[in-house]
Amino acid sequence: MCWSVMVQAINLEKFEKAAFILKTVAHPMRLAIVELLNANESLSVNEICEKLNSEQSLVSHHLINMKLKGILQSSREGQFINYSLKLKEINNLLDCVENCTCHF
Amino acid sequence: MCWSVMVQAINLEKFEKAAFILKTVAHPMRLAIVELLNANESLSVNEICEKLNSEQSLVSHHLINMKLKGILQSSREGQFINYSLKLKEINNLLDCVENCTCHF
DNA sequence: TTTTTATATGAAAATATTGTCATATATTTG
DNA sequence: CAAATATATGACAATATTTTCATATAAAAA
Repeated sequence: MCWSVMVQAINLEKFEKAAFILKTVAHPMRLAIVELLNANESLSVNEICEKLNSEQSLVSHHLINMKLKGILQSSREGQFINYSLKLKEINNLLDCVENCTCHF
Repeated sequence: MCWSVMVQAINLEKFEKAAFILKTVAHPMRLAIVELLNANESLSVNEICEKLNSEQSLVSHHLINMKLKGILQSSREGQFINYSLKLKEINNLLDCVENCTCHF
């Protein structure tokens, strides 16, 4: 390959982390959960289910997903497990998207 | 149903638009394209392919996808088709994510 | 007008995400 | 301890996204 004329290629790896976070959050129910936990400091799984009017199992899957990916954290309080935002910066992101959506 | 004690359910529809945009952008190659078009005003498909070191067909699919969803726009200039950012606000979004990723 | 270059398209395969269901585990209560 | 409540888990089906490949179209050049 002739390196002298090769265009400096952009490294996609650089964008993998960002895409990873965006993907984790790019889902209506997960966005709603983030907003709930932004407004509420911490909520139990059932409280979230009720507020979202959704099945326990599905909500649980989403919560655990976001926890694994570092966006949420949880702590047991007796019978209950309370989830809260770990990556608070995620909120700025939501504000940004809302700025975008208004153009549609 | 007893409305008096019902928890006010959050409407997931509210989050569908935001999720839609986030999903469109939540992919390493598409993020890279957005960054390229932020730095370059407009680029032809081949220029993008070279900079990303990726196949024409794949890049084209992604470009068209983002165009359909209102994030990019394109215009023909003879043989070439130049793509540019339509939804400029998408950049704020990238900045936000970068803020988030540094915690990982 | 044939060839070359640039881009798009569409089908199909590969892969990943989402939702559902049945069930497991842990805690509290009776 | 048995029953009830809260949550997690795992397999599977349903669905969506991503990639590849072959080919089509359009413009420019020979």
